[in-house]
Amino acid sequence: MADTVTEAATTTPARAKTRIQRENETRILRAALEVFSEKGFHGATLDRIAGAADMSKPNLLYYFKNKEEIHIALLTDLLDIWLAPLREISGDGRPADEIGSYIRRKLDSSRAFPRESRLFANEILAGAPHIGDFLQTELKQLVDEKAAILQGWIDAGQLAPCDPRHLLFAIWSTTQHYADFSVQVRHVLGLTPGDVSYYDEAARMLDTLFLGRLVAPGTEG
Amino acid sequence: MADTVTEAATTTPARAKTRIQRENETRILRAALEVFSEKGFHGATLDRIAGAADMSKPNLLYYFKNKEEIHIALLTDLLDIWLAPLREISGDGRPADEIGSYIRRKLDSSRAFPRESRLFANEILAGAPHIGDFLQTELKQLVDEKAAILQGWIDAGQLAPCDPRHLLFAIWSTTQHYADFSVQVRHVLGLTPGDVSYYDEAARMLDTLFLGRLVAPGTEG
DNA sequence: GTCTATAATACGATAGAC
DNA sequence: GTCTATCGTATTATAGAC
Repeated sequence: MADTVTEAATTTPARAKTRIQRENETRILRAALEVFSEKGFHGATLDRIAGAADMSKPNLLYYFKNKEEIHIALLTDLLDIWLAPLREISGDGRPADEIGSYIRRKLDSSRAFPRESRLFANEILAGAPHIGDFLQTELKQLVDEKAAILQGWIDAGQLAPCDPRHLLFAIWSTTQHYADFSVQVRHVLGLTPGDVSYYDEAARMLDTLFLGRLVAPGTEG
Repeated sequence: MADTVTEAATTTPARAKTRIQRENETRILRAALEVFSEKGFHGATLDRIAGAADMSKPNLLYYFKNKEEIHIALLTDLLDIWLAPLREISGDGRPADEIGSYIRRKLDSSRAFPRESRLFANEILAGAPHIGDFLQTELKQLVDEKAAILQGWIDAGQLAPCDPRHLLFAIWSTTQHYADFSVQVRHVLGLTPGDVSYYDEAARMLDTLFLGRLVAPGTEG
């Protein structure tokens, strides 16, 4: 609550980091991501993070001044991962190609970075105390920009009339669901804990939904 | 972790409750829902819940023996709300009607019970420690049952070929997104904190996506 | 940079008067 | 049933030796 990611980024001292510093910070962040994404900010303890990083708690606090700073560092890294797929949408391509590849990128991102996705979900659910500014400025701006591209396709009759920002919401929610709600997905499908074999079928589903047509014509009533 | 909602339900003593008992339990549960859904299980404190219930902490613990019991009570109530829209899907109706009204019910549920939705999301994100059994048994069974109905429509050529369970995932994620990620939705749309005026546009988007066709024919590449 | 020891506090839960 | 007082513990963070 005290800091936001954008403020924190400018607080970093300008001193160059040694190899061992970078290695230890990486170890800490990797461990912290594991714990935060599984337990949430308040459910995570420094003890557990230190244990996962194979490091003493005071030593961990030598690298990050407190728990919140670790959390903010993770969120900062996260935002790039989160934005990357969206940035790539281009107005030069055809709607089906651009939307299809965006969905693929987002789904790949869920598969590759499920912990990051859950960390993000936890942060939003908590009211976005650290990334509220980011959402209102950087993300909003990028969404407006990409929504304009989608709107262009709508105006050209290539896309069904809709609020393009809500189309983005639909893509975000369906793709992130497979990372954030993976436990539910697995339980419902009857899969074992580590199994992520559902992603192929997920990709087919989303292709049908966003690029094809779900309900056959003539049966809509 | 210690108990699950199904076990807890059978632990309740058979003594009849007085009016003041029911009132106080209701006050506590209402306050706890507010706090748990906003802060998560570990972020919520008994102090805060007691404060929100306008009650002393020991008095609160007179009605619920510990923090976890309050949480489990909330989850138990929640599951009925969560399942109700799904139960109503009938094989007698037409695909577009049944799917369309299911989406409407789920979206209405997000609008009417955003705190319950966030409580559920928090629980799943945390690995479903209390409702894992429910997901694997009761929910899975209901999903299998409704998926069979959808599969029937697919076999009849009324619905595009897909794994019907993933179709349900898509409906869950898109509709729940408007409750669970409401902060992000509002920030991106430039709305003020309490504003939920986006639900009408959301309904139109989901109708287009699930019942219509997003990408115009002839432009898919 | 890393450790042991410990301070400081927040929090869940209980004791016991009324 | 409700309260004040408080216990016990978990947890964040620091002090200070090495």
